[in-house]
Amino acid sequence: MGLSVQEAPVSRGEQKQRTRAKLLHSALSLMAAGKPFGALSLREITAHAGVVPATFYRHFSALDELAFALVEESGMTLRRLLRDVRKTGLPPTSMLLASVKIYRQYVEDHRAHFLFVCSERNGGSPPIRAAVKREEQHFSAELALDLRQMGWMPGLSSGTLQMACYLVVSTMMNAASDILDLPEKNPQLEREFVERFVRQLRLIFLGAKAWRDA
Amino acid sequence: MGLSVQEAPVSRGEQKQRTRAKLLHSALSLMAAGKPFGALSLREITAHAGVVPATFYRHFSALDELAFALVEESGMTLRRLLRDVRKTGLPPTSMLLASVKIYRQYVEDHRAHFLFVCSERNGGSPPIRAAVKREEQHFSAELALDLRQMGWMPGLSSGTLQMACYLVVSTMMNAASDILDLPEKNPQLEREFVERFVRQLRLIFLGAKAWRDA
DNA sequence: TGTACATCAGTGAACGCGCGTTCACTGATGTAC
DNA sequence: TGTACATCAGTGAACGCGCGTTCACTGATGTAC
Repeated sequence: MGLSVQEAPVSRGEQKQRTRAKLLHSALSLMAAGKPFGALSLREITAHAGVVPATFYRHFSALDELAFALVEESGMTLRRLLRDVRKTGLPPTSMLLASVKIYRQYVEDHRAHFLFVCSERNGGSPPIRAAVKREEQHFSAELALDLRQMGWMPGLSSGTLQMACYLVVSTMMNAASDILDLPEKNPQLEREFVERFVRQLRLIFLGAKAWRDA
Repeated sequence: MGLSVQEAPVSRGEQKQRTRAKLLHSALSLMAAGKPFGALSLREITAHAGVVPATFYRHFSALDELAFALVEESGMTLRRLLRDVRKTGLPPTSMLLASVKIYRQYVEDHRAHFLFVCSERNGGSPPIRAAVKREEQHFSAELALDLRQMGWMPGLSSGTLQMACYLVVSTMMNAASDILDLPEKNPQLEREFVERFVRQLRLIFLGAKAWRDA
């Protein structure tokens, strides 16, 4: 009829991908409500996605498989962060503060992914935890490569640089966790946490500058 | 009969405390087997403790209450660590390495408590996570006090000292988590992780030495 | 010391419920001719 | 373009199971006299 909206034609593949995305998104939503991933049930996730429980098996063989998919999604989010910071081409002097501001915005824009990573990296079941830590190592190594290419502290050995980057990444994760735990709409408290984060990174960078390899 | 062992008389209070301890210990054991706390069931815990499910309610009103008891136990373990390090009265020069060695031994001797703290501090349900973070803050503040009393870096403002201690504590927790995840009986890998931990702390201390408050 | 009663940690059975998983099915999308 | 058949994402009902919680109970420990 004239008033009916023209529906975009949807291929079977597209439709399947949409349902899969709904399942992933449902798990993240439920976690955002305070449930650890390990406490989510298949039925909860499918109900929230608006499909019948059996549908789950068209996409994943078990809950762990869904978790691995979320690890991958989250890893992509993290790598995009690096790329975004990289392409701003910041001058070294103001790099730290600006990076932290971008990072804070990123954490807020991708709350669900950061929440997932922060909570599973130590709190998940062993295989999930391992997958998250692997992603974290990649991120850390990529950061080290970036800093090296920017000519940052050329005197540091690559082993030391990697160690420092691992420390930076751990600090980033802790900061993300703290920021995510902040009560909403408390800019004062948020500023304090961000300020502490900046100071922690500054301390680390000062340490790196003073470092002398044996 | 002559062969029967003389049983120590056990008061009702003592017996109750023993059962309570068995419940706490069961939860830790099950976590050591790879289950996150959030995935444990009341029935699992009571079965492992060798009591009937209903007994649980003589000691805790819900699983969360048991978790809070574990947070307290773990907090006491952490504070005992500080006391032990403090009373060795180390000279500042060798303090760092020696402290790390004590710490590693501590983590190994109290695997279950560290596993619990590491996994719940970001991965638990919100109230449990909050309780663990509170314990961590206390620990961090106590560490700052200790360092101040030892006359360590008297030039740092107390705000900066607290910030640095928080960073140290986060790094300790991450190190504990990494050490706990190591495959058993791999001294080579373990040495590498401990070495990285020492270097991270050295970097932080170098940064603190170079720090100038604004 | 002995007796009668009170306390209460732990028992065992029962309940209704949500869980993960299975299965034959339906009906829209895709393909062959 | 039209027709007949194949594919397969999503359905809905069913299953047996372990879950948290309740309840009246038992029997050893504790207390009063």
